[in-house]
Amino acid sequence: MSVSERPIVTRIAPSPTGSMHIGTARTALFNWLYAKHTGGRFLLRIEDTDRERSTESAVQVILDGLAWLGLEADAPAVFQYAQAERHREVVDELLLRGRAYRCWMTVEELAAEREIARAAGRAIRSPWRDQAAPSGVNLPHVVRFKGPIEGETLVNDLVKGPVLFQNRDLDDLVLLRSDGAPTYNLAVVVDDHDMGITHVIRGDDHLNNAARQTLIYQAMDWELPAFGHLPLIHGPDGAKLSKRHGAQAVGEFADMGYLPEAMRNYLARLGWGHGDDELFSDEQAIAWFDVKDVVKAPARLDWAKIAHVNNHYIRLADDGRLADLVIDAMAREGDVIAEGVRDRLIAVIPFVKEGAKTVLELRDLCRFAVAERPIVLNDKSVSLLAPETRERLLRLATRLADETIWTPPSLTVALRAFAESEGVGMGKFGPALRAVLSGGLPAPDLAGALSALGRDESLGRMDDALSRVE
RNA sequence: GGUCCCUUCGUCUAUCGGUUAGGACACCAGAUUUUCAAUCUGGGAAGACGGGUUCGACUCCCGUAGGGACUACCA
Repeated sequence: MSVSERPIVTRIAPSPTGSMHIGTARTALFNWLYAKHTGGRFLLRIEDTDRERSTESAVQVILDGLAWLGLEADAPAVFQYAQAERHREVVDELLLRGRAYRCWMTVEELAAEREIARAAGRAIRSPWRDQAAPSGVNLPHVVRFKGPIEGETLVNDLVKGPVLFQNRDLDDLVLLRSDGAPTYNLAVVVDDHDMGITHVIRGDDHLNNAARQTLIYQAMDWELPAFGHLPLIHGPDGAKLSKRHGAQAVGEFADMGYLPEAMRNYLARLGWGHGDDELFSDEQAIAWFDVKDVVKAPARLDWAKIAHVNNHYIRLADDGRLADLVIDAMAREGDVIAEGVRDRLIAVIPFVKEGAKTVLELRDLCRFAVAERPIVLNDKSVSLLAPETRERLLRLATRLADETIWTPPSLTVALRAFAESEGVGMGKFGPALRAVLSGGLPAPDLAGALSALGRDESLGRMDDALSRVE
């Protein structure tokens, strides 16, 4: 079966570096969406051929990141390092076919050649390309691919369109290092072929590699996968996304209180669009997504927009789930989570979630409700309690104690009725009521705050602040 | 330096030869008001530049400028 007839298989192939870049996350998302869209499979391969950098915990970071994003692979991860034998086999085959050669250039010779080549504006060449082995068989050497020096290579990119390369510009890349370890460009080709990948969808930074990799496929007489190179994600200032732009690892987004479904939606809109649709479900994204529609230009991360999208999903999220996330955030800061906090959170979250752009903000908006009696009033709150106002709040407390229904609408009515009976506007006691209820912390509108706190807690807080003799 | 990619409001995008160039976020103004928000109404805001092709270009071609990637015995 040819690639176009086989069921589609995509993959994400991150290298374990200790964190998972947000760009990797988006690449994973696009591969996942495309696989789902076509009813194909989405695979994961850990590119751990660099033994120096790869650690078990770095691998775990990737697994955790993907799991958090909800982009789990359809099969267990393939570890590239474990395929090293297979990679060497392919190199032997290439050697046999005369499509690779051993190169004994020293580091110094290579550096000199690099300089000459750069000055001449051409790719570096090895003198061993067409030379017999030197005497003394055990000299250290690498194995290079023997690329054609004439002709051209076409990469028919799914997002960029046809991209033509002159073979003379492509250097003879190293396949096997002098210690016998396979290199990236060889390993990807072999692994993608062995894993049956039909669509290689990855970052823009690999577009140039695609030409060289194409040559390897051809040398092995393997069928070429389709390539799709996604433009990179840049920081808000247009420069390559880096630490100074704030978060760049998916774990950081999680800690900052972004919801995974919000990240999927936002990331999908970064470099891809479907008409005027902005907020959509996974099902819709899967139904609509196609690599062909990916935008060619790099996109910038926009914190304000992520916040907006996140707020949308916070509004939609289940209150119990949000309460747990808030508790996690509090615990991370070392707060002791008292008995009953989860219940209080669930009571207050419906009243504050609309204003929260992140779980961290939601946590701050919940603080007033979680505070233990007697709550401490900040200076500004204290200054709101003039004697006359205290008298009025006392009368209000009595009035509220008689309320049989404790819901926002009924409380609103009660508050208005009280203002009327006092012959004043809400401004005469509203701020003060808020002060004794929240101590000065942000809180929802009064009826909401009273309702969220509940009758006993509300009346108790009023009593705490008003019965105090001064 | 060489090779390759990219270029519509501040940002993400729609448009796929004929539109008052649309939407979203952000921004500004107003309304509301019991803090902060939220909400409602209204508003400003774009085809990098220069040449072509065409009856007609944001849309096609060439060039310039700017941005980016690659140019490793990293991935």
